[in-house]
Amino acid sequence: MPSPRQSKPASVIRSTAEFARHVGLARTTVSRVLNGQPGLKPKTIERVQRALAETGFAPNAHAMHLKGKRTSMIGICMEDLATPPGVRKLATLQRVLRARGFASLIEVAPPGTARGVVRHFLSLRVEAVVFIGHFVPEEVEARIAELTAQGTLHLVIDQFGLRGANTVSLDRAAGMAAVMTHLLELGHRSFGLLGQSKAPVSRYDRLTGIRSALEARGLDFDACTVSLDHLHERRNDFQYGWDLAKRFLALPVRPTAFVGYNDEIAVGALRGLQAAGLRVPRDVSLTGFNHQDICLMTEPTLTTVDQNIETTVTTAADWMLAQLGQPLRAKPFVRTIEPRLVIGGSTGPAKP
Amino acid sequence: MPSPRQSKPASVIRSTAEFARHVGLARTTVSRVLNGQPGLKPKTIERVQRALAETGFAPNAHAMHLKGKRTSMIGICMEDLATPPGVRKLATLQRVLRARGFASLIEVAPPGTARGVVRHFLSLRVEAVVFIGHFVPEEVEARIAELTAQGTLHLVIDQFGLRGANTVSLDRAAGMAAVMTHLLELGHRSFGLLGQSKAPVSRYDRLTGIRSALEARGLDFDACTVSLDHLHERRNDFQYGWDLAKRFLALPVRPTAFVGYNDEIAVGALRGLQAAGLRVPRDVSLTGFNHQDICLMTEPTLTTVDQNIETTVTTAADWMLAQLGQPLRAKPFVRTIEPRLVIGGSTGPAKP
DNA sequence: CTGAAAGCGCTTACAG
DNA sequence: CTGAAAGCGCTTACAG
Repeated sequence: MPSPRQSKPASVIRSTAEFARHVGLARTTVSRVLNGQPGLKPKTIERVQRALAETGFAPNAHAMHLKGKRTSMIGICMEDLATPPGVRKLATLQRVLRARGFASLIEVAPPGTARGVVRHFLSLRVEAVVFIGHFVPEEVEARIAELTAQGTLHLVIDQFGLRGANTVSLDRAAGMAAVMTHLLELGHRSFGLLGQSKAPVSRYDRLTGIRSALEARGLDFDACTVSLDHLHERRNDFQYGWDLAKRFLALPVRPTAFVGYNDEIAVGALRGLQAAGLRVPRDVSLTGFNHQDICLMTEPTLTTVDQNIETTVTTAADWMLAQLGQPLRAKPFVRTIEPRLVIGGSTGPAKP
Repeated sequence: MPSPRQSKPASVIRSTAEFARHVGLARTTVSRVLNGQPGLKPKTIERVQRALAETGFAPNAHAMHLKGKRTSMIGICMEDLATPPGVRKLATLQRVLRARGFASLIEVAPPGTARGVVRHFLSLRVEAVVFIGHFVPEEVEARIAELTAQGTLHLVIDQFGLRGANTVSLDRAAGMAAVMTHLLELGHRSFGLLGQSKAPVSRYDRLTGIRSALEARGLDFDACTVSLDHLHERRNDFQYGWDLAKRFLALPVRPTAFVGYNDEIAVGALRGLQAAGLRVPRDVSLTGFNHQDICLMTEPTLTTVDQNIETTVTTAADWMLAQLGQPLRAKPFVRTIEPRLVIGGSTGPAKP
């Protein structure tokens, strides 16, 4: 008759000391096996491995790190988890890091909270901190200064123009220039800009690309474009696009093409235009930006710009992981990624 | 003339010992301030706080945890980061945990990798592990057994029916029953099921709800429903919905209502139906599930079911955080969340 | 292979 | 308030 005691689960092992006692080996030996050091009998290794599997013992990572072992953790500071392109970047980065043996510590930092997030990352001795999204510039710049002062590597994905920041960012100007060139080739000469009104802060901004594409053809920006952004507060992008489209329909002279800041605005505008009886692209053309899934769900499908997220993230990860263990560079690393125009059904020849 | 040395950044402080030396206090005193212990002069506290801000010193969390301080980390194991409802759950959970002082360690676990993920969480001594999404049942059950054996709390969000699992899950049966009742009240008696063919594994599955709503009216499930799921391999849900819709149009007798497994399938079907010249809801009605943003972007908007994600996640977080520090319960905690029918423009009276 | 020992950066009594 | 000391769970020489 088996003793009832034996059927109880083995009491949880919490340290290599207990574990070594359990296997009947010295702590030192166990540690060697765990760290894959040479000069051990195959039998010993197997014995430890089996006991490891049986007991489920997981050595305390905190103690390992205390003894100088790298944490293999990367802090990822997200603007939010609400925008699909941002989430896709996160998902891709997490996957790449995991494949290289790094864990992702993910925090979302609403304005004003980045300081606490970064402090937490620092206290956990992450090997680098990645920022994904668009933050208050002064706030990230201050965080980057702190990280650098502490000797911790950082990288910013997709916010261009931060002082002292290592940056991998989409060349949005090139994306918009491609959109504009496409529309210009279709004969369009008057453009309704949807949600593009913010002054460009860098040469990689959307507006810079719109301007340069027009100027390359000798066209005047102010004469060719109309923006009604000021008439509506920017809310949910979809509704915003819808409202803007309606406003444009009330104008005496209507642009032949509408250039959306992103896909949501474009889809909203599409719905607004169609609800008013306009046919896209026969009556007007329309473009988005980001190449999200929703671009395929509309009728017609949306002409848009793909961010090449895979390239962005692998470029970022490759550089970052190569930097680990090396001293911080004085000169920021800055790389821009080329976008790709995706032509859908929403753009066609300008109506004469 | 200031010495050039002075303008250099202060060398990085890496321990409370160095920091205490820097401030001119004992290590013990610094530790007391850092931990907010009583019996300290206000002046001392201020002195430490200021030096903390100036130097940017962040005490080593690993050492703190080694000394028994809780890690305040929760491991979150995601099925993927590709489905919007899953990401929304993650975002909500992360926000709630953060507000309560917990950090989120997020990992994505494709099939076959959950073991490594959980081991990593265990080695970092997380206080609990949350699974979000749908996993291979045997795999999660094994992980849950391991966690329980190690005395670590777990919680599964949205996968019902796992043995021994603490679970907070949407009552999808109730959601589908609400959809069906809505359609039945509109006079529909024949239903095309889109992507619903998997046998129900629990009484909270969609199919269970469809069946029960029909039976409550004395209608026979097999006589009232048609499924063509077997004709297409399930790929991208959008295209799948489109393909299924096309297949239904080839039938001699067409259902008057289509019930989608999720919003993507429904939107795809909507586009497929409309492309074939059908009007929704005049000719046919159509419903989705999940109440994602895309439901508002179609014409007409989609009737769908809201998951009440906020309720799900706060229920989960509240229970979980209340359990911390208490011994693991033998009896699993199981809670279902009631969904909410959202009536859009895609459902209307059955065509006689 | 074993065992005793030192030390990583903290916290926490304990005696001044 | 200070200072010396022990100990958390590891790793790593070092001497057997």
